[in-house]
Amino acid sequence: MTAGIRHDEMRKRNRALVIAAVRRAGQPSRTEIARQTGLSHSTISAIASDLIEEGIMREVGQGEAAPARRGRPQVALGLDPEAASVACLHLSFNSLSAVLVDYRGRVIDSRLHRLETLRLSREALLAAAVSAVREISAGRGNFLRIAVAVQGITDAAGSRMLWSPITPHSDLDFGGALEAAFGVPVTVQNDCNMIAAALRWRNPRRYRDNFVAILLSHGIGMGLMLNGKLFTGTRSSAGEFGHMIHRPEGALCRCGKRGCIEAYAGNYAIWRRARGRSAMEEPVADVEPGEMEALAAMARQEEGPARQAFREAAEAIGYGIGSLFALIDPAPVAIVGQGTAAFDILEPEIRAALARTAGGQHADAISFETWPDEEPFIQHGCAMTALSGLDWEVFGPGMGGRSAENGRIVA
Amino acid sequence: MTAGIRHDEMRKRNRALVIAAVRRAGQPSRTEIARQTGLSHSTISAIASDLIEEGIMREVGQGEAAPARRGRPQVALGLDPEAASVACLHLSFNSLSAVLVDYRGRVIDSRLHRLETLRLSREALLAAAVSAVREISAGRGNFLRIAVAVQGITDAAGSRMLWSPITPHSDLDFGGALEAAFGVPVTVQNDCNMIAAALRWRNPRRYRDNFVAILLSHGIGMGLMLNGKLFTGTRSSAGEFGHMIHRPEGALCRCGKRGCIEAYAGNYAIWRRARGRSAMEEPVADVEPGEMEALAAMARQEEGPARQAFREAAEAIGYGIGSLFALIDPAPVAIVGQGTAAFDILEPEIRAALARTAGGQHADAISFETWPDEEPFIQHGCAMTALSGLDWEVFGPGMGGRSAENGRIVA
DNA sequence: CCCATTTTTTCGAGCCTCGAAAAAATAAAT
DNA sequence: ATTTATTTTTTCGAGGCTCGAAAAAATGGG
Repeated sequence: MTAGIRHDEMRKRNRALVIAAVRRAGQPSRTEIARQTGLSHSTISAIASDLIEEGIMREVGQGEAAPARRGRPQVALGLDPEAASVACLHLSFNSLSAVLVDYRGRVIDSRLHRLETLRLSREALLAAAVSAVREISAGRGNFLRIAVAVQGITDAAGSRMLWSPITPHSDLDFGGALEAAFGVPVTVQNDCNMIAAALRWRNPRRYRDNFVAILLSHGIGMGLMLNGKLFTGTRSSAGEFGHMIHRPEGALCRCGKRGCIEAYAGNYAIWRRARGRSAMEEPVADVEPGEMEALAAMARQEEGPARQAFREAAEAIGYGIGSLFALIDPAPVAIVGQGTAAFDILEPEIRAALARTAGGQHADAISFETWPDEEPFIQHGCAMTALSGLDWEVFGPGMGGRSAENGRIVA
Repeated sequence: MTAGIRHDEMRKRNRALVIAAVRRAGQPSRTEIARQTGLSHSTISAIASDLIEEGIMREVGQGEAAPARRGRPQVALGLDPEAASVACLHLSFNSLSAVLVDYRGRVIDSRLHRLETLRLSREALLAAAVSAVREISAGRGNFLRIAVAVQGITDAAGSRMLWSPITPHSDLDFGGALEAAFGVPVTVQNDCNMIAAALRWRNPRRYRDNFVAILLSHGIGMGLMLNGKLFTGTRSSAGEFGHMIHRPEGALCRCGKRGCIEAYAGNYAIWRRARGRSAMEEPVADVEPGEMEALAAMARQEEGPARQAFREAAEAIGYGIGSLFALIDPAPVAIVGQGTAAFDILEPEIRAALARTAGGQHADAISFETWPDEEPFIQHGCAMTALSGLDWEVFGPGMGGRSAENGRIVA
């Protein structure tokens, strides 16, 4: 049985709503916020004055380009950048990036660490994460939350990395380690989910309640937005599009199973096929982007194993999207990652395969949007997720009322 | 931007919550309701007295088995069965069932109509639905809502049947036709979603926020509960598990595409394979249950085409569940329908295939529950969905406040 | 017949949102 | 320079809602 709605919860939600509206709009007036949220002017006025008094928000002059209209000019509101900050980590193959973001969502500082993830011990990986956060946050006062994006499967609670291709170790408790070290809440999420979060943030018109973000890279990942919320499974992050079965008993996948989509469409799979290796050959750990470019060039030029490799990759993706649509039917598809560099070769075949599925009935009505670089999306999504969490948990309760002590800012 | 939460909405939700709690519990006391909903005793008392005054609820004596404890005895509350009623239709191959249900959720009357769905014109199908409702509701006062379950794809708005295997016509506006005829809200939904709704209602401990209900019958259907809500896609009901691709370019499916799971696991597919027909042969419209029983018996007895047919069916289902779990990872699986009669043959093969997928990592931890007859589930799910809709839309607003006129019962 | 116990109602306090009206702040008109 | 029109923001009172505490109700046990 769902729990009843209580009175204080209402304020909490509306406060978070106002904060989110301000972060999204940048420097909106109170009137603007009222229109965005559907709340009355009086309510906005009340909440805004609370937030200002608490030091979360402030008035920031006359707004960007005051259009010199008649009437009392709007006064622009902005989040106080120093109200808090959050640290974002992104762990992927041989790389760990750290970013510190202020309360408005602007990057304060960022660092990129190279490390040999495959060789590092379990403890060394956890330690690397801790020290990356320590370094980026050093001497910078109160950061109140950490968000970690990892290439791999996380648990549904958002605290552990259950499995990842970048390390032989499994079940790494990044959440626990970071929380112990810094005493702030930590979330650990799949990197593709962060891409989806970023898409929604950047273009809510197109990417709103239901859509998929597919990452084409060494492996194949997916972030799924359903009913306006990032989908995660019961036990794990799920969304393992790359490990849906394309051909039963088919090519060997990095995950150890056979016939996964990734075993045809991941960079390693394309490389393996184009180089004439056996589909049962153990996948290589990494393929240089330059190498993939070369294969794509070859495929563009003439019929041959390279072209065939891309064709089979596209077929796997197309059928996969078809199956996905049969199940889920989310309208727009965003495709991100290094693999999009060859999207000109892939797209016709993807569409052809899709058209052969029940899920792809209106294959030509489906539009793909592509971006080659996933990094900015992951970082952005991570930051926004962390800040939204802050809005709700820390700044939601406010200072009045019984839950005051939660909301106190240590500054 | 999400809309802000308003004040009247809070009451509306809590009212609906109380009504739902009463319908679920049967005859709870106010104290019981308070515990279930998490609301305070005072709130429950206030809401209950409103509901009683409005004639939606009533006190019904001392509860079922008053345990004769010390203290003031509880007074049991029950929904007034005559507060409203809803009509439920279920349209499937050659059959149309109609049920009238009272506000408590008890069946008042039910009828079963035989009709040749494949031959009926579009207008005749719509007319059949209208007259079935007219007949069952005749002289029975105010029924306030109609819920239709159909075997086939519906639109996301829940008003039209976009496609169905039971008729050559597409895009049938049952919602419009029934609404025009009776002037009450109508919802049209996929029958498998209704199965899922019923499972949640009957056993919320097991079937709560995330699970799948799979229907094995002439075709293969699925109902998906995600985050405690029935999943429907953006444009259609989605959930077409049977039309995920099992083998690209594989067997011919009823939907016209090739290689769908259904083209291996539907009754027609098993029959086709067992009888040694080509996998490209046009599917038959129906297979008698007796015939399927005979094939199952044959398969149990000896190696041969029948056993092979069931083996291939199980493989398709197993790989399909594997792909589904890779994406969605919902823990419990319920399997319903005539196809479960052969589940003893299917299960080992399903598990074996599932174990060969990444999604089925913990294949042996996954438990299946089966029921041969889907009808009661569909009916029950339909009724509960309709009643919940009523609770919210009609009885939610109450009589006080600005939205009073919506809530008036015509009785 | 009184006490212990449990359920239900009542009552006042404290929030919250809202609409209307007032106040504030400016551009345009005179 | 002053007035008027216009737009934004604040103020204020009304009306709701939930909650906790206390009171009232209803019964079994001693």
